[in-house]
Amino acid sequence: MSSLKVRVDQKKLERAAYVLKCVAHPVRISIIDLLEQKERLTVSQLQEVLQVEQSLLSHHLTNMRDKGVVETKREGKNVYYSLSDSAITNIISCIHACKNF
Amino acid sequence: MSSLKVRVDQKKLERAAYVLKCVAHPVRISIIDLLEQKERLTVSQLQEVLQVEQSLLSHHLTNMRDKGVVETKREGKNVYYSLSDSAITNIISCIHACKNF
DNA sequence: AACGTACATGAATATATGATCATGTATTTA
DNA sequence: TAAATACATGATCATATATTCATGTACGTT
Repeated sequence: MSSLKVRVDQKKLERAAYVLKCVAHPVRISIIDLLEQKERLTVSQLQEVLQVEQSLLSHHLTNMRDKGVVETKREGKNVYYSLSDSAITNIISCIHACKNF
Repeated sequence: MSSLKVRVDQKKLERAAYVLKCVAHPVRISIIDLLEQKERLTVSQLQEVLQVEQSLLSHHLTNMRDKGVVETKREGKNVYYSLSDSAITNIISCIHACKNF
């Protein structure tokens, strides 16, 4: 038999699945899309555009932060969110490119 | 306020989340990775490499098929699986590229 | 026609995730 | 210092997903 093997090691696989799972949600994709357009945004700004409940948005953001997708910085009353790794945004490009979507 | 908007329409967002959710699993990422290397593979071949229970693999494959990620073709006793959209494979490239993974 | 191989399906269960509500904390402003 | 603004957290509940086990179906072979 040919030497067919999974080219991604187990740890990387799990990490990838973990992060992708976090990307795989309409609201969170939207957040990524917005943060691609504007480097940093406050929760209020995101909320205004996305029109979702404050606590729900906060849960999503905490989730994304825990998984290393976004980073935060408090400035006064506001907390600014930004993408922590630009490669994540490539996934959005994939979404645009993939004709199945 | 600036005209910040989500650039992906709702339908596409949901479709994207739906498909990404399907990608976001170690076994399924592995399947995609294998099908990138070999255009078509039978369930048995996948099973041999992946070392997962037959029915579990079958459930995963059915899942992926339902979501349009893979396609199938029966040939005698065997069912061949292949990727239905090469853009999906870009996601794997992203995984490789993303230093966070 | 009976058997083996290859794969699919359905039920059951455990666990994860998403959404909502109520409440808590940090910071600025009156 | 009391109130307002901006955001986070925890509990709860509904739903989705992952896994296993038992069984079913399709095709080929004897």
